[in-house]
Amino acid sequence: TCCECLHQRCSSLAFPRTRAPAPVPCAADRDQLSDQHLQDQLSSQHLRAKRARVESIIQGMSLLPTPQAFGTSLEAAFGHERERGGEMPREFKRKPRVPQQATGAGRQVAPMAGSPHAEGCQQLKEQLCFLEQQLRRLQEKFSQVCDSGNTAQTQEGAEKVHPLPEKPGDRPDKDTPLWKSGLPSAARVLSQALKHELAGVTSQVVDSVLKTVWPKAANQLLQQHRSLPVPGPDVRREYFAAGKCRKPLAKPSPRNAPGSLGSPQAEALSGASGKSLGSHAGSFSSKGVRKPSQVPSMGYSLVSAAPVQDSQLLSQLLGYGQHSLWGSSSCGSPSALERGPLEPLDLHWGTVKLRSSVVRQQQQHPLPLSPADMESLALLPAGRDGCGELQAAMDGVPFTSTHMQEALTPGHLKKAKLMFFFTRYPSSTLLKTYFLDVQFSRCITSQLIKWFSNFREFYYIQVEKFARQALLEGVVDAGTLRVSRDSELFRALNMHYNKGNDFEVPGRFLEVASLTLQEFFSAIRAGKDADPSWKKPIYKIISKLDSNIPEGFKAAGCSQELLRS
DNA sequence: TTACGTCCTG
DNA sequence: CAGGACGTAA
Repeated sequence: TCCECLHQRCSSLAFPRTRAPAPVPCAADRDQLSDQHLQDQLSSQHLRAKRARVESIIQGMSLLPTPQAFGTSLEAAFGHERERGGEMPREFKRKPRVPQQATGAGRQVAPMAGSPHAEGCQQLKEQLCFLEQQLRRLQEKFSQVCDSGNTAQTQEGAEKVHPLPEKPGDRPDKDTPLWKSGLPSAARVLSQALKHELAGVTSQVVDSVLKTVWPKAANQLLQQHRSLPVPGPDVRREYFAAGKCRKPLAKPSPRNAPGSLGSPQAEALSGASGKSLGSHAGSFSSKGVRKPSQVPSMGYSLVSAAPVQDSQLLSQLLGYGQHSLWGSSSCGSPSALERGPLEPLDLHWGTVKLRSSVVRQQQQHPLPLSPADMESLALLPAGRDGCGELQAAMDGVPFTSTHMQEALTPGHLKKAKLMFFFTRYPSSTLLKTYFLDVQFSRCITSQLIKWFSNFREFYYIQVEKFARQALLEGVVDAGTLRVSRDSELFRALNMHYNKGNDFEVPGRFLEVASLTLQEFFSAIRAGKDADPSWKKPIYKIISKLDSNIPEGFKAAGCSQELLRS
């Protein structure tokens, strides 16, 4: 469960072949590295087994890439591997990868914007795209292997009773000996070729990255990383030049510009505290309960470039992922329910970032986003912090988009509005903890505060309006004034803060609104509105009714996801 | 001063 | 929703 352990596991598994002893570590990193080495030793056996499975999974995937055949090929791959006794060919063990990889500082090579040569960048970009695809497949497979691995772990004690990890029913190919016997030899040939291909591409890309970026940026970044979490001026310039510095609420622009890589700040943060902001498991993939007539006004995609085939492959994996993620209210893919017990840990780091694209592809199960859902999000393990390498790679490609924002986006606005259902008077510190993907500045802070001020203004105006209306309608008992989900006041408020109705307004908000309405009603009836500051006492009351905001709102990417729903 | 909030306006 | 004026508390 500890991040370090996960880190080790991830880094080892993510690059089963390309990983090698860190070459010529700088003095500062030596301790770290030896630690890692030690841990590697300790878990080498387990890792080897997993590594072997990853290998074979890749083979199986390449052999039978269609989703239908995927499951069987996976099983076949496992079976195959067992037949081979887990002995892995060594000839693909590659030499030094990016040195920082082992230190968890792999992100430092991410800002390829540091390369001044556009041509090289373009080339690099393409290569990275390809590598990214490979990585994604690896991630998918890894989360699966992780799953089975953990299952195996938890059953270690019971393994004497069940010596065979696989359940009999899970092997559709069990009764097809012909096919099965024919596979290994063919598979071996194919696997050799595929491994060679993959390894070659990987190393090629790594080499390019190193060649292009390393000499200039890497050294510099390395120093900065050790001294100050402040990006150098040139890096900063590139960073901004990549189009990340746009006017708040300006016309939304695709935020996946090739240059918009992991922000230096995020790097520093994740590097220093081990807390990756970019990998929280929050995914607001809900399509909501929007009425058919309502059409999303801003359909621009953040992940539209996601390859279809990946999504197809992923859909199988994500089926139960969704189910687990969204708890009772979810409706993951039907086949998912029989997948058996699943440890939540296994799902997320690899799939979360891709889930949105899959959900977009599928979009057959609208998921109303209720507060309970948000709470269930909160129960998810925090970001897959440790997986520095993959995360860095993922952050470096156009498909992923979880970076620090230096401007508030429409997505943030929407999120803020939903947060208003829980808190009317958020402090700046609270806001900072709930907009983790925002780089707070004085300007940003005051803008957020201004937003909530505007929200309050609208809220109080509406309530006052309805209070006066109730008074005119002859309501006598303030206690009878209640805001229900079908009252006009609620409709007005919901329209304002929850346009599209894709969030289930918490009941607590109804109580607060009811109380506000009653207070206004009583005050007006008592003629207090003659006093210029008659609302102040009411404000004071309401300001004490803030409730806790579900942790799910902290999830990175939630702002972006919200925008889409 | 700074930070935060309200009120008013467009 | 943003900008600005203004009040108030640290």
